[in-house]
Amino acid sequence: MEYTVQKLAQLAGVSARTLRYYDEIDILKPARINSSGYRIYGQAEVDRLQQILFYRELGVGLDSIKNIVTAPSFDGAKALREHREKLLEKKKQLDRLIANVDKTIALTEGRMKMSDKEKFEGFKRKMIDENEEKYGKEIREKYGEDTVEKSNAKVMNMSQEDYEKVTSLEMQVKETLSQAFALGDPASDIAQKAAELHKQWLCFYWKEYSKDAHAGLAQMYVDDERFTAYYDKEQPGTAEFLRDAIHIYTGMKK
Amino acid sequence: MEYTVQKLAQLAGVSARTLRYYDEIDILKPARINSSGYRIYGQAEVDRLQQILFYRELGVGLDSIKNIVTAPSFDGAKALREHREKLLEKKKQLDRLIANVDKTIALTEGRMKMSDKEKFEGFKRKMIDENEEKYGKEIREKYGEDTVEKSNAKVMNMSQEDYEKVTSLEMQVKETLSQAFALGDPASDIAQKAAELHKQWLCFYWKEYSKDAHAGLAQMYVDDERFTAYYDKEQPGTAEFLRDAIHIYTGMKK
DNA sequence: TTACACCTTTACGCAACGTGAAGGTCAATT
DNA sequence: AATTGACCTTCACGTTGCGTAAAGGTGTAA
Repeated sequence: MEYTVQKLAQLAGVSARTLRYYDEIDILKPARINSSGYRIYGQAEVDRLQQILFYRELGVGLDSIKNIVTAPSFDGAKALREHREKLLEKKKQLDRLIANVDKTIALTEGRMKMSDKEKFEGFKRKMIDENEEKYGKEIREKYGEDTVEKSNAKVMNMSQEDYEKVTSLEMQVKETLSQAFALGDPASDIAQKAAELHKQWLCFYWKEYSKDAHAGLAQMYVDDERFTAYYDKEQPGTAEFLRDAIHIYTGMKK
Repeated sequence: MEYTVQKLAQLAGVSARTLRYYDEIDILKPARINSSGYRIYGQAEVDRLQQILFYRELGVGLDSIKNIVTAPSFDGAKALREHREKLLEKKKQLDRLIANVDKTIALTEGRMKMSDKEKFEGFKRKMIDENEEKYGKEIREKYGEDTVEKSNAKVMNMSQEDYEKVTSLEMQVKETLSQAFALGDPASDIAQKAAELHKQWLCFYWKEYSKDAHAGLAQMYVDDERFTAYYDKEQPGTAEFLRDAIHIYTGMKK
């Protein structure tokens, strides 16, 4: 049986373009070219195409397929095992992705008005991400794997009321902090109250509170421009002031 | 704080090219361009980039991200839910892929010499695939879902000895068939012996044997050029002859 | 012969950048 | 002042696996 591109394409369920492409990249050459320049495929080509399509369905790249089908001595099994590893890696990544998307969706679902939502989301994300990135390792080492997971889960599971509470707390922190900053003394009662409020606010995000972590976070407010910007928005120097207050509050500095 | 491309790139952990690209596709424009044509980014751009990168990490396409970050009223949650669906679809497909690759690997592992292996693999795959494709639905309807699964599993679990037996049987079928074909009578004893041997051979692939299925497969040998080619390789007409013999053997035709 | 379905090659488009190339700018050093 | 080296700029091609015209030749039935 001999086939033209279209015929073979139909037989195999691929497009004619695909066959021309396979010809182009030397993965499947026609048996011969007739006098008009038409590609003519024979039985051997049909079989080979089947093989190609089989590997293609397994998600193997045409490059690897080329090796498998052109070199008869090529270790196809090994190639497949390597391919399998890649697939597993992809799967793991995909699973993580889905978990994250789920988290984010859970976060945004049935909760708050659009305007606040954006801010809230972004901030919580930032919190978790930053916290993870910067202190994740230490925290994991100190408190174990699942503490961190629980902490993240805690943020993600905040309810509407929690959100309102945390938002209110956030404002209180800012207000108290602003008043304290005006006085200029991070050891003052009002500055310590700001630190205390900050701790309460923080406890909405962290399952386990520790003075070390609190102090570390405070330092981060100064070290990371994005946080600094957030606290310094109204009064430059506020982030540093808050850090000092918290360091005193946590007893890290006197 | 103001940043040039490189600075912002470093801060955010992306390449400068990426930032230029984001500028190009109107996803993140610099706050301003200085007198030398340099891109200058500000705090707002940093925040926006964070958002972009967040969605990017979730695997959202830049196109969708554009909608999310440029239109403030755009329903990001809905976009995420849709995205989630896509991810789940991908995951399902990936899982199927991995399962298939696993099957194929299991098939090739620790079994036989290279040269034969190729043939064997290809043929088994063909068997299963073709059988699935052509008779899968009917068989499933008749014998239920798990019969088919068991059958496939059976092929996949063939041992070395099984392989030798099946290979030997395959040769016996071919030989007997060739002798029978020379006589020309599909009802002859020797032709019926070929059909019987073919049945035995088949039983290595099918968990449940049925005359109907056997007869159906025989017909397929004639209908499908690839199988026809296999049987007709030495003597054209052999496939048809085998079908007739099997139809008589199974009592489908007298 | 004329229509119509096929075939051919050439070449741009897709996603999200990586990677030069060619040339201007800035700050520090000689 | 000139040079160096590290920045910056705008093209523009390469990546994967084809889809999709465009422009033109071929085969065959009416």
